Amino acid sequence: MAWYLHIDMDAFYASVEQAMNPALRGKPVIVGGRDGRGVVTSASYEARKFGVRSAMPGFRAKTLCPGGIFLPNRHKLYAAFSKRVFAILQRYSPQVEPISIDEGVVDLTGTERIFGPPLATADRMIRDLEKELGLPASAGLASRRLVAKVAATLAKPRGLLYIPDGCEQDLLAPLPVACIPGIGSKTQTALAARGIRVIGDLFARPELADRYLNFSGDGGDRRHDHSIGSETTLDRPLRDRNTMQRVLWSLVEEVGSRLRRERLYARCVTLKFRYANFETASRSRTLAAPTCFDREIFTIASELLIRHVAPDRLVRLLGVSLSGLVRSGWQEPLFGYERRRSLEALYEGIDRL
DNA sequence: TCTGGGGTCCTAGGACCC
DNA sequence: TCTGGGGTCCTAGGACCC
Repeated sequence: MAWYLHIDMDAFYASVEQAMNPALRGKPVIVGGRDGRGVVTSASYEARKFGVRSAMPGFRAKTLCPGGIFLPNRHKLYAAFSKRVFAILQRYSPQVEPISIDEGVVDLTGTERIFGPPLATADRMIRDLEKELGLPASAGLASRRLVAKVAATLAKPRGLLYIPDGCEQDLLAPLPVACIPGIGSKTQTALAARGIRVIGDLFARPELADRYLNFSGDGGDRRHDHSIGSETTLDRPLRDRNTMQRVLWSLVEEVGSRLRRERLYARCVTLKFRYANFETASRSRTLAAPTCFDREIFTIASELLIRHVAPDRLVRLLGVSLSGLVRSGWQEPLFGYERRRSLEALYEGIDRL
């Protein structure tokens, strides 16, 4: 019998801020969206009462919740708390798979002999998180990962929901299809057009159920291609190429230093751009040999910009991302290697400054 | 007072090769 | 002389998630 526990932290960023500063507890805390442009990344449950949701534009949150306490993102702090969260989860199982900064799946299969029934173990984990970190969490327990994930969402906030084997269909059938991860608003609309609104409707259509309800459920091997990117919305939309090149250079420096920090080389450079009307496009180029040099990355990104961004249109966002990442980049004639090593060493030195 | 930034995955067409 | 099929890489776009 397999046991999967899906743990999902409640309003993670806002909860971390409240844990760090007791004066914020019980208050409507809103992380992100403060500077007018930008969106809410996390809202405490007190703020959600006013209708504030993540991904909502900051000005809208401000209208809904004028008394909200708006805080800037402190990503490093949240990452540090995330580490501590996963360290607690790992006490109870060696098999912990992080899904995101605030979400993970713990395989509790076979832990009964040490820790007792999985449901009790799950309860202890949630208590540990609350007691040691001051962070609320919710969890779903089931024999299949997808079911555990849906259960965790249903359990929010501060809840634990166990869905026993055999009860899945009855429990899930009345829920909207949007509860299934991977079904967003577009797919929801498309399915509704075919009369499919709840998960039960999907069960009745085997060909669709196969596609959307991945019930085989042991997780398998989701290997990710891995990419490194950075993008920025400009202070205001502009046409000026010199300014764009400067922004591009700072984006390249950012992704380049992350690339070298991870000791990687990139084979593909992608330029992303968004016009003032929000129309978004990307252009990419694959290199003959992988690189880790800002200069090379910039040259390509810059050429893509000159060639593909319409000179007469206002641009509101620029982004650079690197993909096709590999461990070593020196597929070059031997004579190039020594020089390359010394340049890399120089770059790493500069990154440390 | 228009809509952030970090990603992953999937699809589909064309090039190119055998 | 219009003529198969499969595989892989590249490119672009879009849906989705946190």
